[in-house]
Amino acid sequence: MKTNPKNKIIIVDDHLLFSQSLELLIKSFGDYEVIERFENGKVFIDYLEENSSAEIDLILLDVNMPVLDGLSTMKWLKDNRPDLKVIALSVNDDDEIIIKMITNGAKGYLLKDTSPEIFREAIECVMEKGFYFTELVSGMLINKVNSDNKKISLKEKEIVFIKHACTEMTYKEIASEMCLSPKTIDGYREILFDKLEIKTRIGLVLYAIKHKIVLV
Amino acid sequence: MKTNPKNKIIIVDDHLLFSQSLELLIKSFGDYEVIERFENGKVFIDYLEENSSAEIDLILLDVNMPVLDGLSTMKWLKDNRPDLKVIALSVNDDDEIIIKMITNGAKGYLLKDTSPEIFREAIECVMEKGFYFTELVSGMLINKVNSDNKKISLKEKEIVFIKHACTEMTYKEIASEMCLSPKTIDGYREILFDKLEIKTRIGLVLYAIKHKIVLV
DNA sequence: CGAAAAAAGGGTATATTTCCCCTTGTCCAA
DNA sequence: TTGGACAAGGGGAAATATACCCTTTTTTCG
Repeated sequence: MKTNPKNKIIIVDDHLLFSQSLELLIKSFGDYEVIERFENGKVFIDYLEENSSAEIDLILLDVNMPVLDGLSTMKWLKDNRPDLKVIALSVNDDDEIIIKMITNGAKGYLLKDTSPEIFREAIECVMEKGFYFTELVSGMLINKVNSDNKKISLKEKEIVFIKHACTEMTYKEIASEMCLSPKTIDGYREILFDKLEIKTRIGLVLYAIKHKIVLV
Repeated sequence: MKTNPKNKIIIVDDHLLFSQSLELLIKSFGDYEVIERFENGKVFIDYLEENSSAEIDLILLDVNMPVLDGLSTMKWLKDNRPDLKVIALSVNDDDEIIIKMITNGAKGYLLKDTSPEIFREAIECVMEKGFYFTELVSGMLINKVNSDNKKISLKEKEIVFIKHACTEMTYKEIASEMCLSPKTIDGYREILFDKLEIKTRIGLVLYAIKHKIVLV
């Protein structure tokens, strides 16, 4: 006995002002209702685990969140609830993250400066056709398949080393900090310089910051 | 003959989804109405210049915007329309920018992960008392007046040098790039190491990035 | 099991960075 | 007019970082 034919939407976003406001906007569309709102991926997943049979038509997932971010949440969904449809929302148009969200199953990726009209169109498109990609995203996908053959994978120890390299410690100090011989550190450095196509420790620091291995 | 006693609010934010949604939220409060929305500081200022007698009770100003950002807009308002009340909205809690917004006349500074209840409280507080500061902001103001005695001033050439130092160039290469003797570069470096209390070029790079002398 | 990769470490040589102390000339204010 | 601040440039030495070519041990996997 269905008394409510509206599509059920969940919002996951740490910006409470945005989250609550967006609910009003969605409500104003008429055909949708926001059944839950969560302020990070963790509480959302907790909810899903306790309500595995809840009827959910669409999830609006913010990318930048504390505790458990959009990407991690997306990965969890891919593994545990691939049936759920997700549109990722974000303020940034960083290539990497967009690609990752989509390869992890997001059905759409919208920037927050999207107009409400496009937003509605995207929601409807995902509900009907199963996906919605703007030109920005499509173009990005095409660019990537052409140039993303060589993906750089860093090992755990290399990442630890990089973090230390982004301080004023000398390699010798880093070695003793990591309980390794300076020569081993030397090896890490050489491998990384080669992998990342850089020539100096400065380059390493810039790489680390650009790829958010270290935060400033 | 005032037929509408509601407080008139203007929203300036490039995130259209947020902007339009927020309007609905504010409307739901009952006592307020959003009379205009703008997507950056420039179009907002254009509006003010053409409608100098418009009745405006409160402005909600986003900090991070393209074209003309929140801080620049705030500075313009300080010089041209100090009568207008502004609450700054932002996702980031970067000390510097908060201080600058407030010293340029913002009556409040709210993070976008504020709850709607606090948001409403802030609006009402600004309308009545003229200002609203969260603990975060108050604490920041206090910290600043205590620690901001020694402000570091960098000369133009030093800044140019720092930018070059944030690349994989050697000092020798930087010297020829800047048409100076390597020894002069050596001098800049030593002065900066001293001024910034750092010991290595890595420290210089980290400083530059943290203080946005170079962008990543 | 056995080969191949990966991890850890070594030797040596060169280049770069860091540090300390120095000279010269200019400009400006006491 | 003297003295101080400052910009530009420099010598030389020690510490660090980089490059290249090695060996040994451990892990991984067909």
